[in-house]
Amino acid sequence: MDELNNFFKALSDQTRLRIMIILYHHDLYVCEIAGILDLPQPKVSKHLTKLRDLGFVKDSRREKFISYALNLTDPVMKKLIEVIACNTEKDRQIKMDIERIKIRHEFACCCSVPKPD
Amino acid sequence: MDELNNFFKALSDQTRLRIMIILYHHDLYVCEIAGILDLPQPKVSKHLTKLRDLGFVKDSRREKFISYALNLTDPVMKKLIEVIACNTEKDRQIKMDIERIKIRHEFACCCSVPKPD
DNA sequence: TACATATATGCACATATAGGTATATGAAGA
DNA sequence: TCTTCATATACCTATATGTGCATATATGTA
Repeated sequence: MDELNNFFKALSDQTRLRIMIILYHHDLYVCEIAGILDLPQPKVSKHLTKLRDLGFVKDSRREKFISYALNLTDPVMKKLIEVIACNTEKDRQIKMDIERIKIRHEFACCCSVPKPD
Repeated sequence: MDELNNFFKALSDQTRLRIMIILYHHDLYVCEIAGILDLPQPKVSKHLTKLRDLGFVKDSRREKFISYALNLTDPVMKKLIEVIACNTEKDRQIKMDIERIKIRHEFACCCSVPKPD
């Protein structure tokens, strides 16, 4: 139950919920996440650290950048995220976040992230 | 997003998670909940109040007793609870809670709850 | 080496939250 | 009305959590 509880703790913060949802759709660099969510980098970084410590995301360095991705091994949590991330019609904020993923190079203008494929 | 966030906040506490799961399976009186979870009544009561204030459960009096039931109108949250409550094989505690629902009159021995049908 | 950029961390603060114990409230029955 | 029982609440304490700002770390480049 602890793990399930940690999962809900993770999602009980707006910033982390938004992060988890956009990472469900696409792996992203820290500066892209900060740009998409329009939040200060230290804030995003701290929440990413928390999510990583809890084991729900994983990071990997690519030169200067660090890419984050979902890391859900438990099938129940996978299913939960799927339900959450695929039912976002009602939420403007989340909808916008997801739309911004496609044009993320525009929002990551503060850093020199290479354009996506 | 606020509502979704509140939902996860609600589930981010072990006691509330256990309450939500057993209420998914069956409406219950406060004293039955306290008995099944083996927790002090004020603790259970406080969490029920919180869940009620957030709109995730509703209460109704029946003579001396107050019965609590899930009150999830949002289909996404309904689906989430379903996924959670129906995938509890791995968790001993939750499994036991659910088993105890059937024999709840044994655990609600502190109060004079009428035996279930 | 020196500098720029991307990311992480430390510190200080405010706030929220859970828990225990005692007590209050409210309904039912004698 | 007095008592009993079910439930809720108040008070206190300890702890956790999020945030902003400043700064440290780490990588790449001139």
